[in-house]
Amino acid sequence: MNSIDVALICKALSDSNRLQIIEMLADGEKCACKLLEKFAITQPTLSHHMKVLCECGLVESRKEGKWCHYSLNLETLSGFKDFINGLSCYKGGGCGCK
Amino acid sequence: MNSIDVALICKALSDSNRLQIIEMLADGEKCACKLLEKFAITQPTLSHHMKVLCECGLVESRKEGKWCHYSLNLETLSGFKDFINGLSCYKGGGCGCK
DNA sequence: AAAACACATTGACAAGTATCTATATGATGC
DNA sequence: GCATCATATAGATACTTGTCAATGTGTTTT
Repeated sequence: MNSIDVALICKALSDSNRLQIIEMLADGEKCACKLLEKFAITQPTLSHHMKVLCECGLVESRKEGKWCHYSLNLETLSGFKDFINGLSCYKGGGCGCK
Repeated sequence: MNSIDVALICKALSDSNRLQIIEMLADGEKCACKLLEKFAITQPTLSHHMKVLCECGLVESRKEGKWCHYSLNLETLSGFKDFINGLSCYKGGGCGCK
């Protein structure tokens, strides 16, 4: 996973509603109506947020009749975790400026 | 670290320039002039980005004469990693919708 | 003291975004 | 077929943001 993908995922997670949605999905697949219950937003706004989350690859949707079930894309999430964890904490170095 | 802090950090990382700055700082402390060399942005724009990164707690600045040295705040980074890694990948559950 | 340097702040602007209301789409049930 | 339900799309609006040119601030050097 490259920087551009990671930046896109971070942008998706930069909204507090979307971050909470991800936390709920981490607990298992949820349908849109269940998600909507938990937030003080309208249905079109939730639909917009889900689109953002799907487009960055973090969430997958599964249609079943009228209902739409959302779940985390484990592969993308894993790649994202690897990138973040790969940010080492090297304390030495310095820039060479006087 | 709570959701609001995490969303703020994600917002800071949602810009591709800022994400690359973080990657550079992961390699060790850098001064502003060294960072500026690597990007096709003006000095005020870099200064703006550094302010965003500092305000979310991910980066610390250290003034030394004319120069300003930036480095990762290991504590914040660690807390952020913990949150992201804590997003479990539970596959069961479901929402109870038909 | 004056000039040069490193960085921050201000103000402006174009582009993006979160949200809403209204409407469309597509599936289910009568 | 028609009404109903779940979700998506369209259009509008207020707000945020990334960027730059211009300027300010504090430090070093001459």
